[in-house]
Amino acid sequence: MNNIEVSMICKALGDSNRLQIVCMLADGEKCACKLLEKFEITQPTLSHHMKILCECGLVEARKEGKWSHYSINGKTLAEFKKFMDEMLCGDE
Amino acid sequence: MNNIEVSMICKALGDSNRLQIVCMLADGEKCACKLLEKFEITQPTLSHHMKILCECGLVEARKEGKWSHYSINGKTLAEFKKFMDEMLCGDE
DNA sequence: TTAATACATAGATAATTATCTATGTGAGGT
DNA sequence: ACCTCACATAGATAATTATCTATGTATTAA
Repeated sequence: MNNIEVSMICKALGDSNRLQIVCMLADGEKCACKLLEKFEITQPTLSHHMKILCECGLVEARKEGKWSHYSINGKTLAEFKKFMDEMLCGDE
Repeated sequence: MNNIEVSMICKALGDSNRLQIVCMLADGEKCACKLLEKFEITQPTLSHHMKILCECGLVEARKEGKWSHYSINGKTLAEFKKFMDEMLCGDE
């Protein structure tokens, strides 16, 4: 994972709504409508946030009938954490 | 460290120039003029980026004569990594 | 087939941000 | 005192982004 990919993930997490969404997904897969209940934003705005989270690779979407289920992409997450750890463990 | 503080740090790292700067600082304290050499940006732009990195708490500034030396704030970094780990270790 | 539900997309807009040029500030050197 | 160097601040601008309303698209139910 390179600098650009990592900064895209950071940018995605740099919105407190999206960070909160990722917190919720870390607990397990969630349906978009479930996520929407927890925020004071409109459905298109949530859809926009989910797109950004998916485009940076951190979140995956799964369609099932009318519903969209979102979950953390473990592979991307692992690479992201690895990058952060390798970059940031040399100080103190 | 709360959601807002974490998202501020992520936002700061969500610019690839700033992420690169933090990578460089992870290796040890650097002078602003040393950082500037590595980027194709003007001095005021670097100054702007450093301000954002300082304001989110991730970076500290130390003045010494004419020079400004920047370094990673280990305490903030540790809290940030702790938040990330606690949030994101429950999956996969 | 008609209607309703769940979600995405399009387009507009206001706010934020990244970058620049110009200028200010403070420390050292001559 | 003057100049230079290292950096910050001010102000402008173009690009990006967060959010909305309106509308489109599947899918399911009646």
